[in-house]
Amino acid sequence: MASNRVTSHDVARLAGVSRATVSLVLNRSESVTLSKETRERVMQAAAELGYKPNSAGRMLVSGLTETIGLIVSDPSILLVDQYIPQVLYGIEKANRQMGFHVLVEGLEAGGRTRAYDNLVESRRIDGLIVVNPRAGDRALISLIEKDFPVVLVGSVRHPAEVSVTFTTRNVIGQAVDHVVGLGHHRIGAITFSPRDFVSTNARLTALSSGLARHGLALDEDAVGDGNFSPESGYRAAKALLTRRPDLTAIFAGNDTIAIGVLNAAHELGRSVPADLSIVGFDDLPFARWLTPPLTTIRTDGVSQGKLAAEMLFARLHRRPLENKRVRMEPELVVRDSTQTAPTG
Amino acid sequence: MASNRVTSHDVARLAGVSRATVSLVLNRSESVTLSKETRERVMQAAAELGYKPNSAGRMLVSGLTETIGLIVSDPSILLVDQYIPQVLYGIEKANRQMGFHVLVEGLEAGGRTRAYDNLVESRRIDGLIVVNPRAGDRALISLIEKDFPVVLVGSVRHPAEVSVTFTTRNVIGQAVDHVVGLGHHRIGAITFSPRDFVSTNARLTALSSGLARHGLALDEDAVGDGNFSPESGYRAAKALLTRRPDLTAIFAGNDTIAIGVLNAAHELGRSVPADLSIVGFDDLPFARWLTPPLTTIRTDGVSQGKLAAEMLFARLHRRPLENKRVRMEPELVVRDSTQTAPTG
DNA sequence: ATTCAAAACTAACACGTGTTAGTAAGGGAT
DNA sequence: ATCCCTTACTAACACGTGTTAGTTTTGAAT
Repeated sequence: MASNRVTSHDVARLAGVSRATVSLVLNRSESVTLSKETRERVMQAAAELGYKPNSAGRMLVSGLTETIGLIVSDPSILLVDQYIPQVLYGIEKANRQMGFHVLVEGLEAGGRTRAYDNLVESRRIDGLIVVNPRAGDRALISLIEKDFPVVLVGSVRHPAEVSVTFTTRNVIGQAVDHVVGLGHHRIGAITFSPRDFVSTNARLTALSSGLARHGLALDEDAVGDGNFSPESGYRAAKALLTRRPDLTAIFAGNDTIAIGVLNAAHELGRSVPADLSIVGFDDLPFARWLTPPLTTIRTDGVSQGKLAAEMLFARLHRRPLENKRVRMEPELVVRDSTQTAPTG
Repeated sequence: MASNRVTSHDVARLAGVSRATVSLVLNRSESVTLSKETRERVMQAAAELGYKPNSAGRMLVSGLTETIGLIVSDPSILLVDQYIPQVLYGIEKANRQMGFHVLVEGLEAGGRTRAYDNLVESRRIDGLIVVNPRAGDRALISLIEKDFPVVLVGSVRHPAEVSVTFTTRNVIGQAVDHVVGLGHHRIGAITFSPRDFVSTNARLTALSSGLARHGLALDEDAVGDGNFSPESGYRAAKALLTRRPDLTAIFAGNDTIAIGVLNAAHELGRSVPADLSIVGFDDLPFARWLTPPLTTIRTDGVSQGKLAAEMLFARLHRRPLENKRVRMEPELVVRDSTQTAPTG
């Protein structure tokens, strides 16, 4: 274990050159001219010894870690919702292709904000991606204002933020057109998170203004609050459908919540989609396999993660960003959970 | 960004002591005696400047990184199955509590095995957790044989491995008793992965011997091969139920596959559980919300991850392991997807 | 033979930390 | 006065790397 630690010194000795030469050869430095045969002798020696530069030594002198931090707010969401893993995959893959490493850290709700300092101040990472940032996160905002390379998957609505989000106005408008076109006019919603989440807020606003275009309103008592898990969606939907039995369609905050809504409807003896139409959000892998297959709005978490990573690389290489706030356009996917409104 | 880099030298100057003293105070070294007031003066200076030791410097001299590597085989499974995120959460949380960091790396199937070397040889990590290791992974086995601190979430069936897995014989036996007790005797299975996965192999073997206890056999043509996604389960189940329409119960390799089986049954006009009983595996969060709620076998991914992390810490601290191969006992959860076998 | 320029390489520093060997001061005992 | 032991601290090394300023060698031109 501690046995095979080969240093550039060993390579130098085997190749019969100085340690400096080894470093120059291996880092392909063009500013200094080296003979072809010396280059080859060094490469050969390095290969023979299986030399891998010690990252700590390298980090110390270069100041670069080739590592990014990935902070996940409320990591327990990982347990119930399948969206974040998609983002994670996109981020990890992009980093792998760039030869970068990913340091994952969970930021428990209400936990210490030292997570940022520990990573940033101790120079463990070159940049940071924050998934699901909370709008009120002071430590994060301070980092953004210091111009540390941060990219958000989500938004804190700060003028200087660099972020990847989804536009919702357009696609939710389309979804509303679709549902209203089926004859529904008493429409409710279940959120997937507290209202102070930027995306939940945006989805509700888009829903409201979409309905307004048809002369309809989103009544406050037609909105129930979910909290990430299927169970929370179930409870909120049961309360909502009891309070407002006249509703014929429900927009779920996301697909995970939609599972709960589906169950609540069944339990109240309302069949989907005959008695109640449901629209999800995200188009997670299971959405098309629900009974009935879910009409939903497809966001592409993998691309979102990949894009966030690429934007971070651009910042790290001091390449200018054409757009500091990229907004992806989701797509309405109509399946069987939405159908003509029941008559009467 | 490069502005606020405070070194121990700065702290020393402000406190009016040498850099060595700063290091001794901050690392609570007991071997050297320091006056109470010097200690306080240094602590105060460090706090005032917001000093955070540079991790690279520390790593270089101590040889320790306070970081573990987390390698996920076939990371694309993250996209379709919700089990790995549970494990990930458990691992990350345990590390956070120990003040450790987690470096996540995906190991694409058939990809270069350099992933291990890059992390291990470059001394970026102190230890490694591998999730879903492939039995034939030479690079991994070589690491285990070198006695590098590795803990597996899964198994490669190597005598020297340290791993956390689940026993299946017992609980699958119970599940078989349950299903056979309901009058089923033509029983099939859909795997969740290729057969050379250790856990898939184990589950099939346990199923076979469970059936044998009741004088039943698991026919080879009663087994279909899934491949992680709901879709693969759907396709395999459709083929299986077409080939063997006499089957009245199916053991799905896991809950994700069970979703596909459920859909295949519906599409073939067989209602669940009246015409076909289904047993899942894992008890993922959505399992109880399927239609019908899924009878399944509860494994606890979070605990599995947590345990793996704790075993790795034990190795890193050279504490002896009471048990190198921990096997957790899953639990049968009976819901509505299993019911009395149809008559005739 | 001498000069000069390019080519090929290396000595030496810097990065920031943890730790060991060693120095200086204080004070009590002989 | 000398010795010695404890207390309080620091000088100096080591970790392994990237890079710059500088040195030696080569080879051709004068």
